[in-house]
Amino acid sequence: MEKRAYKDAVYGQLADVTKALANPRRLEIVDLLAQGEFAVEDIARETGLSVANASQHLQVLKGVQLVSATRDGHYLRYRLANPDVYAAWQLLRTYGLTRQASIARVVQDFRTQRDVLETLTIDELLVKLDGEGVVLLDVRPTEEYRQGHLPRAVSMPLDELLDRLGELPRAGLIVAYCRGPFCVFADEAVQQLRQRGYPAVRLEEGFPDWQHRQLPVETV
Amino acid sequence: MEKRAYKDAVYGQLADVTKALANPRRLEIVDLLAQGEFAVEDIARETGLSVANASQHLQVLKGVQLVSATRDGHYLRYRLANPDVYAAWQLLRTYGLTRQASIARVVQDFRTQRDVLETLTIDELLVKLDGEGVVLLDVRPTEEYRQGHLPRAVSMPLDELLDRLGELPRAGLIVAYCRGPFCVFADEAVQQLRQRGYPAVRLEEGFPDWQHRQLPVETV
DNA sequence: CGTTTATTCAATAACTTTATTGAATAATTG
DNA sequence: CAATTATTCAATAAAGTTATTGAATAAACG
Repeated sequence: MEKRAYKDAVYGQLADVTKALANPRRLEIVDLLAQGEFAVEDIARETGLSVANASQHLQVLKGVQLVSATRDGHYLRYRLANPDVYAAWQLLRTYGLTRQASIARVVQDFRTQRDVLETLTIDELLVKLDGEGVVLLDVRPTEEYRQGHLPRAVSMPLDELLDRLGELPRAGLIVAYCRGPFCVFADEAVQQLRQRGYPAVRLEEGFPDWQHRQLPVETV
Repeated sequence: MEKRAYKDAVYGQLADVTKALANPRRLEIVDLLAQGEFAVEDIARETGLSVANASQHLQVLKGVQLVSATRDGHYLRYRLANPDVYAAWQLLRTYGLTRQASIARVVQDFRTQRDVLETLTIDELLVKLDGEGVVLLDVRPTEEYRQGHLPRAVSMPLDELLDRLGELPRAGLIVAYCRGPFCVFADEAVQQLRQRGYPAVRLEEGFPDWQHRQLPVETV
């Protein structure tokens, strides 16, 4: 094989993998699949895509082994093919937030509108968890909490929050977390809690970041 | 800002960064720029692109801050914008080689044709360097050796190799390295040396991987 | 200060990617 | 085994990407 043909083959195939990731919808799907397993119709609903379109995107990701699927009754459950895929997404995400001012600004603006001024990183949370008076709030959908959550976290999906305020302390600190830095569940939870005088902040990262760091995980 | 618009903005901008990388030529350029700084015409020559086309690709990479450039006399010297860019390329490369059987096969076939059967990783090289009788051969162009190379490595660009065989030992081990796993300089050097009875193997990784691991680097 | 020269721009045609339909498929379950 | 149902396929139009040309630009240097 000639040198040029060799390089074309190698860089071409690597570009194929990269191309599978180079689409806003597919990045959103990867970010979602970091939470666990989802059927095509769940993915379609969560991302606002049609089922056929979501399926098409999943085929592209599957074609380069970024996701895999197994059948479960009537459903095909899709998941990230391996932890490297999450590492790649995390690297891209960090790159965007630290090196692309425009992305950091969009996130900042969104949170400022909701008075989410302060956030906690996982490292900062770990220090606070040593003390008392921290309540961890998992505001993702129940099914995602069920597939895995932070130790001692209380499951309180966003649509239940206002009905269950009684369970929350008015002193101390409430730390809400969700899927990751671009997930809005925690932002909205913090907004609603702070408006009602509860001491709430959001965790900057999400459950998959906790898991990826090999920190202890509870399943129901 | 509405939730959907927010997500579209965030994932869209991250996809823009990914799209800049999602092209065989631009990946090849990133792989090349990992060696150091290059003018547009050098990049065009090394990749077989026209100067205008290389410039266009560089604009795309520059547009998302993956590369940067400064003027040096008549030339604009391009380089990777920061070490994260190399980390991303390295992750993609490793993913391709370990998870995409087709890429590993292309590399394997190319090397088998050249009787490059055995390779050494950096970790394996570090062990061998403790002992005696290992000659390190940098077979990249002189200018890249000049910008940085492994300690005690001898510069012997491929086109000088056959004229300078006298400088090499017939016993012990010759370890040839170049730009990285997809660079063919070391494969060709090993082929030529072994055909003439010299005990040569190639280093699996390249100079940028050594550098990225914070191992000591010499500059002339 | 005009000439040289590396780089970029602009226009274009070929090709690829995308979302949208509505129909087809294939596995499950009663 | 037939009905159900989640998923995929196929066709299509719109939008985006790419390499090629040849001209334009802008910085450097004598």
